[in-house]
Amino acid sequence: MGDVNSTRTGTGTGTGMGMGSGAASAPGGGGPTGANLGAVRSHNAALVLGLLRDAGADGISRLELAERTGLTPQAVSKITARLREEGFAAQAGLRASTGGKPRTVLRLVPEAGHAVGVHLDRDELRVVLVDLDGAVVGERRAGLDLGAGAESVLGTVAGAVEGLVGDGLGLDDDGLAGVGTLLGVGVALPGPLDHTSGVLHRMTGFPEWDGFALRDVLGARLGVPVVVDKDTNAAALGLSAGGEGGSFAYLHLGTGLGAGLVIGGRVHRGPRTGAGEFGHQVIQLDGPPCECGDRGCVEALCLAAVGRGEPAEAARVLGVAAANLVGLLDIDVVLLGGRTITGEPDVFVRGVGEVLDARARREGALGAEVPVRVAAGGERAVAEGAAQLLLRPLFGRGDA
Amino acid sequence: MGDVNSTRTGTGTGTGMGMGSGAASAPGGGGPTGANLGAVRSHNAALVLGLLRDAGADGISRLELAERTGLTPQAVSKITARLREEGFAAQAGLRASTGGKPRTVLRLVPEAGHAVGVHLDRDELRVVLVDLDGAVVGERRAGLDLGAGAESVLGTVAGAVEGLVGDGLGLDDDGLAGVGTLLGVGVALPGPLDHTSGVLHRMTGFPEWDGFALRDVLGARLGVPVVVDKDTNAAALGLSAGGEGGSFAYLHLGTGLGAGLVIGGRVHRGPRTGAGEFGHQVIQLDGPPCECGDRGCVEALCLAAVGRGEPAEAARVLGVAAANLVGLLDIDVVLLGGRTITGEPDVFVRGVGEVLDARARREGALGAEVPVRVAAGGERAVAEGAAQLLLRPLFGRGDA
DNA sequence: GCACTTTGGCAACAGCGTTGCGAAAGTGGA
DNA sequence: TCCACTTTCGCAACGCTGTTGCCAAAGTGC
Repeated sequence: MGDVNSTRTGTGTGTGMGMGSGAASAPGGGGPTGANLGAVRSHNAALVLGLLRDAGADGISRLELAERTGLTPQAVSKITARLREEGFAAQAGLRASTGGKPRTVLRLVPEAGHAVGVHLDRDELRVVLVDLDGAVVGERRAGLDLGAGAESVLGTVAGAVEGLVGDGLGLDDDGLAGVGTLLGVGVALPGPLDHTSGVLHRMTGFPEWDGFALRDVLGARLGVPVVVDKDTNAAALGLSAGGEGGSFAYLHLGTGLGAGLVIGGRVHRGPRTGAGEFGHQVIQLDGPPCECGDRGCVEALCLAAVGRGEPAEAARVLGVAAANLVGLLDIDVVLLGGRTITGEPDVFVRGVGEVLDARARREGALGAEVPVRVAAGGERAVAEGAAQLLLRPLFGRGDA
Repeated sequence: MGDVNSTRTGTGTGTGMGMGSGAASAPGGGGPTGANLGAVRSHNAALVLGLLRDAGADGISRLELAERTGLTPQAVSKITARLREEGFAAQAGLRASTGGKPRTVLRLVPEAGHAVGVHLDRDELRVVLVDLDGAVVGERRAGLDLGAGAESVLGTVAGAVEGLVGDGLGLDDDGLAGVGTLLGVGVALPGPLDHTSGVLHRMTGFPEWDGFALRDVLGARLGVPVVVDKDTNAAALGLSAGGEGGSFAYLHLGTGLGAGLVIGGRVHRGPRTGAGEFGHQVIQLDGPPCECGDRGCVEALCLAAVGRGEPAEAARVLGVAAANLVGLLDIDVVLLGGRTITGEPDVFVRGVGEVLDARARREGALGAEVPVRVAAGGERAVAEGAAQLLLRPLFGRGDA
């Protein structure tokens, strides 16, 4: 259990090839890979599972699944039969008849799988346990000093994770590896890292973490799969899973200014997880120096305005940078988050919105209005998004 | 002939579903679709065909294809047998033996398919005929006045296309529709449009084209599939097909300033083909007014510097905007093109490069150097890229 | 000349979604 | 109350996919 895509053949097939995913683990290293029957099976199963999740407590009927996937009803019946057998789906009542046999409604069984999300911030640790639906079923918080050294930090993290999972799901002799429904642990933290290898790079102020193979070290210690990503990416992923569709940018204004980009439902990280460096976008040529060494960066301008007690000006500056991004990527929504935003949400939403509206008016009919909202989820958003790093692959949106 | 993915079943299957493509034509409208065996077949066939193309004249052996795709050698044998039967692939000699039977080398048969690329510029028309390899086998040019009305412009385009195809491949009684190996016509033109529907929007200076359904009208007139895209996107697509891998930005500096973005080998257009609006990125808060109505846009600053006879300053300004883009998207290369660039290529390559290098130095080890080059292809690049709009789907990179 | 290695095709196979058909479970009119 | 009709959905047979087992072909090297 615990693996939706488990093949029963046992021989050869089911090599877990991504279909057109591009960045999946490829035999030849790099390029897109071939599709075999095992891949078809898991692709379709994941698709159905994703639709079941999106349907939520209301559930969805087999025929609706067939319409949405383009598969025949019979294929959906087979797939859902397997999912029910494996415990991931269950019947949930009947629809009203429309003149014939009423449709049976299927729903996801959230307890069939769990994931842990870890938000590793500079001074705080937050760990959540979520079910397949993404609902938080347990949480732990602890103070943390990222500068206290790897052993100390990893100990705190491992302790919190094991404690949380033990309370929520129960630990057997094998530790976390023995918890059947636990898919793994997602870790989100600030600053430069490589999400494909899970290796950290020189975090500002914490040089001792440079080159630390967080994914592998923590994975070995816990005995379950570990995935690592930037905090802004995790937040964006959480928003995406939380119903925010299409393409959007999550702008985080706290002690710094960063962005998480979701393009076509997938988090865009770039080949080196470097994408989303929004804060050091230059919007004032030869402007005031920024601590990064450049001049006229949004982050410097924006935070300076905040420091001067001029949030409206900060919002305007942020809006200009957001408008640049909207034009460059043609995204649908801008979501704002972070402590500075939550301090005065209305000022920032209005200020950024005004700049974007002015841009849309200049564009005319084509330039659709790009709404600005405060990101949902609050303080727990990053940890929940980190858990989605494990859940997402189950639901058909492989690498995002 | 002419359709690699033709199914022989004739019933039901082969609905042309994309696998995980996300933006493919979906039954339920929108979401990703289910995969059936026909989809597997065309996916793998396209993959193999793409590798054959990439191998060029050197060719590639079955076992190498198997390694690169992750498929078994036997599957590759079956697939290549079909491709050979259909005329898309052929044997091309033997490798040196490594102690056993020497590998037989396969190569693409470029003449098995052709596509037309049309570059519709404000004052000029350029039409190219290319083979499966992307090699230009015919070209026509003509003066053009976009303001002369749809009938006149379409007549000129249709005439040039039919003449070119007639010369190159021969026309029978059915016109273009009867030319077996012709896949279709790709049209690239400046300014706002919707590439999914092929409808134009208010082009600056040519209001009469607003809302014109270019794809459908020209498609009906020519009797072959027509695809429409922005000129910068086509140029980027051409560069991508021309060997430029990974993620890059093509910056075009001519009468205006625009960009084509390739992310992970796919052209990023955004949901409304609005992505790549690079020129009206604001890099000087409250700077000099731009004709778009905003202030401090790169385009205005850059072109003003060019007008003042200060190309180095123009290059620096362009570099700052390029650095913003590099940081936001974490791309690998910046390619420059357009008449203003080709006038003084060295100045711009150096000027932009200096800004990007300075950025990389600030980033430290992680911030990989982002090289700057003049885009290959020259004046014909956009037309060739337009033809790739038809060729690309054959080779496994579906919607890009 | 013979043993060995490597390539790649033929045939049998397992597993995928699809099709044909029928049972189950409702509605609604006679 | 009965019966015709509609709609859902599972069973069985089917066609197609890539996979596996096996063997002929075509080289190398002792």
